[in-house]
Amino acid sequence: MASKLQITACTISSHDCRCFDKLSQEEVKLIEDNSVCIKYKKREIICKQGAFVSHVMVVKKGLVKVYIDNGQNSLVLKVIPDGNLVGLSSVSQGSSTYNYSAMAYIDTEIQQISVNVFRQLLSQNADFAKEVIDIFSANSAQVYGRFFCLTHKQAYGRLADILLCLSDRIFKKSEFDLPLSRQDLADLSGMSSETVIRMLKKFNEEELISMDGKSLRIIDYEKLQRISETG
Amino acid sequence: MASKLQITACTISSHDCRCFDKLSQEEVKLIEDNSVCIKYKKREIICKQGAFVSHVMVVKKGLVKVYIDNGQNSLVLKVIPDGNLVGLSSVSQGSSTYNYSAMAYIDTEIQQISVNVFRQLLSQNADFAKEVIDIFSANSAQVYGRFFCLTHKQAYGRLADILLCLSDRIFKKSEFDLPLSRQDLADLSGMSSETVIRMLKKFNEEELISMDGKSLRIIDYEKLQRISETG
DNA sequence: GAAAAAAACTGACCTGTATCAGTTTTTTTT
DNA sequence: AAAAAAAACTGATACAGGTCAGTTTTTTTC
Repeated sequence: MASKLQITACTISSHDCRCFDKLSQEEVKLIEDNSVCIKYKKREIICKQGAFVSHVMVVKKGLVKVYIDNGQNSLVLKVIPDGNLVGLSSVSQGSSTYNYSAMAYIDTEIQQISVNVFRQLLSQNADFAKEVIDIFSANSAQVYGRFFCLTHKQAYGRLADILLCLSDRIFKKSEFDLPLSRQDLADLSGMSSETVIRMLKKFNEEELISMDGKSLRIIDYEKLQRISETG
Repeated sequence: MASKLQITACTISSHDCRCFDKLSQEEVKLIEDNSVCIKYKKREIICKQGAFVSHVMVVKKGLVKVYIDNGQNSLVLKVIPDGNLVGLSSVSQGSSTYNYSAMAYIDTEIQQISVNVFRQLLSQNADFAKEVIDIFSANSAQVYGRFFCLTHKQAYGRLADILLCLSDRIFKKSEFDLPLSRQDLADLSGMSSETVIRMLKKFNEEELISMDGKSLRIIDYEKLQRISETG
């Protein structure tokens, strides 16, 4: 039997974007001819909630956050590492504007693919479309889990989730330099930056992590996981 | 210019499911030959989180909630009225088990379509696949908005959202009999049933709604909307 | 239609986390 | 390298909403 379902506030999908593998050489060429690559600096905005949709984007290099805000508060929906898509929901006929914004956490390269070309490929290549559906599906599952955590876990659990997520899925080691500010962590885990600071300090004191400015090391992986589970 | 984006905790997608319109007669027949219709009583479980996926389901009649839970808490992801799909995310090759449960709020008829047939249609009919992508996309937008509200609005705003949503999108009139218990409303708006009760009472006292047992009438639509907006 | 179970409601209490108003440290700019 | 701006941190305070422990009402069961 499979182990118990683990729900975490982690933002990173573990799904790889394989849709482009399903394209013919011609179709790959069509995309290449109708896309450009752009470099964004840290903190630059890649697309803006409410703006007209023009492109589906591939994160070629870097790290991007996708978020919604209402002018006062901001909610990070997901964090996109390189190799994955941003703005996929805009391929839908129904939506002519982005329903979220995207921002570069670090220096990032983005390939912009014309949304019309993308739509054309969906219409003509069912395997491609099916793979895109898989991406949507994996993405939903991811966001649902995150949704559950942010509404039902307590702050310590949410913060533990994010730290484990960064370690497991982004940096893939236990020691790393945080490219995120305390405010970024706060947005990710749905709390105030003051609370993040206090809780990180507590984790540090209790030697679950060791922290010095931007550098961070996970010491007690299992205890963090327990905190994540118990809320 | 379009008006300001309104984000509500409303759970009902306004997107109509049009994907079956894209099928040929043969394909429609294929579905009919490979599906059954089942009746569920109020409160019966339609599919269970963690169970193996076997079908994509269409709500032919009734009202269904889709939710995740971890044994202690439950989060309603969406409410599905008749004409819409449940379990769509299971068409993805990646997921062999449902990542959520579904339950009938009221007596409900469900058409079960074999997931293999559904997958086959996705592969052979790109227009169908494209329409399914539209559904995914509308669905994401819906859940994102709900996610934002449940994490950033205060309880009064969330409850106001749900009441307006029920009135606007489900019953389509200002007076109706609630098929949902206080606990159901609590799960929908992400709070405890005690808090729902207290807040409904307050709304009643301030004559925003009038309430008598299960029957409910929206009196001051605009004020509720203001409460929804200001949190 | 009486008994049992479930849902609705009430009041008292408590706690997790936001908010505010600072100070200190780090980063950026010039 | 000094000045300015931003980020990190700290402590005090407040309160929204959860929890608990009931009572009352409604619904279900036999």
